[in-house]
Amino acid sequence: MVFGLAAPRDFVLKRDVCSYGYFLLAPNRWLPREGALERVFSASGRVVTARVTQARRGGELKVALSRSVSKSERERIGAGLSRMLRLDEDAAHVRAFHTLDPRWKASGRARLFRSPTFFEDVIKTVTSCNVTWPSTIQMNRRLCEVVGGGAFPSADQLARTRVQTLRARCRVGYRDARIVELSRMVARGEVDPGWFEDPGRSDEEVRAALMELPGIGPYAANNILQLLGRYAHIPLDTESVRHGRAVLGLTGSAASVMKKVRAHFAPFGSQMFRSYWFEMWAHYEKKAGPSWTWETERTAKTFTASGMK
DNA sequence: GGTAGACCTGGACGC
DNA sequence: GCGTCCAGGTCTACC
Repeated sequence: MVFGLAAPRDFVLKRDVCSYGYFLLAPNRWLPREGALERVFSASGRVVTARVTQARRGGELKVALSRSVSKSERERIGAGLSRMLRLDEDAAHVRAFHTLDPRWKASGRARLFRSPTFFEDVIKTVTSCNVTWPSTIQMNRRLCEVVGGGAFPSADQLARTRVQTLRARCRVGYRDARIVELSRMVARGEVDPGWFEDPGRSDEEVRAALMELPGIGPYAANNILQLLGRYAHIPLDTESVRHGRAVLGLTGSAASVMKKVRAHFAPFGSQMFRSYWFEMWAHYEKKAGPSWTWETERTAKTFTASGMK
């Protein structure tokens, strides 16, 4: 079963998929040789794999499903892929970023890969806190295998999962209770993804609400903001400190380097995160080659703050 | 408002 | 093969 998805005229699949680490996390799979993105979805209780390819820049995306699904399921998968690839960020939106930071005009870098749902972005962010990258890869792989049956688990599925199961089988450590509680809040409707996705709300309003969620601190809240398309905050972590020291030549304690990194990127205002991120990404690519050649297992061995020094 | 220490996992290292 | 150390944000208690 094959269907098409219209892409913005500047859209390049390999560049725009391989723009943020989540493209390496289950149930996503980037195939470097084929230049294709594979993603497992759940449809009517069964898994289905979507394979996305693009023949030329700006051309329609071809989505091949591993089995047939209903029209409504196909539309849901299409909407999920559109969110992941930020197809709503058109060429004019990209130009606005490049006007503020022309360094990325030549490469066209602007879109940042994300998940098909707000819920998955939140859980993925929790699995990236206080762990090295290989553990984040493992946690997402096991959440999909153990709870989601191959796909990323829904809020309902995770809400019904025992805390002990998450710890013992998914190896999420002390994040177990936080993940279950978060999932229950979404499953019960206490946390409404639509509220967070509403562009009418201010950054500060959304950030404050995120900080109320279990397992979400300043770093995670700022990261979820960028995943929501709000780029005026930087999730400062040990990577920021490494980048500040190694690339920007900043000195001092970790806390003072973080403050200096924030001040360094402040002139980019509403686009601060993207300027920061693509600068770091360029540094990774300098070390490890173009991101669309990366394979999950290789990044698991090299992508840590200490490993990228 | 700022800070110390606990929370888990997995990899690196020394023996 | 075993023990120890370390990296990595959030949360709570305390000053």
